Amino acid sequence: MKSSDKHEKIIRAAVKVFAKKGFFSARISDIAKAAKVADGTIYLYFNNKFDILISVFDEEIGKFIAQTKKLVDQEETPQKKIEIFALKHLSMAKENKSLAEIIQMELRQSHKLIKEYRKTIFSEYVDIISNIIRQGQEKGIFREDVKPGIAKRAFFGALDEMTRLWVLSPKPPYDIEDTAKQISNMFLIGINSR
Amino acid sequence: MKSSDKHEKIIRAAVKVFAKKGFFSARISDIAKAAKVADGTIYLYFNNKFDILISVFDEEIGKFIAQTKKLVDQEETPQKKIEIFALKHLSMAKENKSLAEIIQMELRQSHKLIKEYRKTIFSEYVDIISNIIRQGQEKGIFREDVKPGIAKRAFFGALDEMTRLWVLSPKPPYDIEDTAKQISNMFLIGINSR
DNA sequence: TCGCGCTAAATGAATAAGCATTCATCCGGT
DNA sequence: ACCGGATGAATGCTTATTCATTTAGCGCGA
Repeated sequence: MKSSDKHEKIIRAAVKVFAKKGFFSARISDIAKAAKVADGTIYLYFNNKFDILISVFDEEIGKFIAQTKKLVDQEETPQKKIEIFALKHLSMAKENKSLAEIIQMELRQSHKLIKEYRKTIFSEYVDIISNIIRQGQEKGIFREDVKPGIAKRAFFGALDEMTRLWVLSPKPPYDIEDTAKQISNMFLIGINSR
Repeated sequence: MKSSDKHEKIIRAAVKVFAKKGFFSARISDIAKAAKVADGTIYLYFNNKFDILISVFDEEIGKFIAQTKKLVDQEETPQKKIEIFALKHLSMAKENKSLAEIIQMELRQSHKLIKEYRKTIFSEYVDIISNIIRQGQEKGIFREDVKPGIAKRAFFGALDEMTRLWVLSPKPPYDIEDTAKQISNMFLIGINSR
């Protein structure tokens, strides 16, 4: 059995277990069982329980942010960029529910280390939005009196809240495309310069 | 010492300790020390650790929602109602940072009971918004194609995200009134019917 | 006014259970 | 035969909860 296999297997098992039980209630033995390895094996690949959580964030969220940036860059107008951002955000939550659940729940713990981590990773993501807004303002498309620092959070918060709804419900109550469009529309009209 | 005193004292101590350490890392002995009572005394007033958390939610959040409803009812126009809602939401977070922190962090755990509780309590709060939106639509002030169920979450999410920023930072980086106005403005323009 | 039970409230040391982590041992491939 | 990876039972620490004991307030009789 190649070692890279195990690392991957454990991460994947951890995502499921953390999503289901939450970080604190999750047992190392649960993760081991889900990954079909011995409890001790986990400590060959991770330093401790916390390290597993951080690895989940690093590896999985990192990928997602990179993908989002790339997609946004491919669009021409700020409006389109905003729309694609919303769509990508909501699609991700739908397609990767366990991960979305962990981001929703575990990344918001009061734990010192998580707090620091969250600041960094959320900033990077949310700044994609403020950059779009600034571009739009330079082109005269968005109002000048809108503060990108507030607007980025309003938009992200709106999407994040929709995600929370899905994470808590058994079934998505709204259509992804439709919701993405509604929210980005509302936002775009709200910051439009005309 | 009257017993009602102790209940209150323990709740207040718990708010502080939970905010600082998080529910799982908080020790009963921490709360006892902060409340200046013996560990065992806590069990005269609460069934278990979890019960303390639930009591914090019930007693503190309940008050807040009632206040918000009252304030909103006093306003005449849907626009003013939206504005006052935003202001009240953000003010509360600023004035009661520990409680805001607990709502932000602990009310979003993966724990079964908390999940259920959250659904109920968030719904009650967020439905204040959708009611305002429906009123506005009936009066022709807000666009008909806006879905109250989505819009309420977008607006709440925006406010919630601003709160998260404050909870994570040592100092409020923006002025409360200004932020409330920016966000409600953006939202009101976004759903305006003209 | 004093002191003597009586009761409810408070205490905190002891208990007992839970669980992350370790490590002596065991493969399986070369 | 050797060795790096894998195992999982044993360890030891952490902490919620309990409960035998103490304390404080109060009424009442002398």
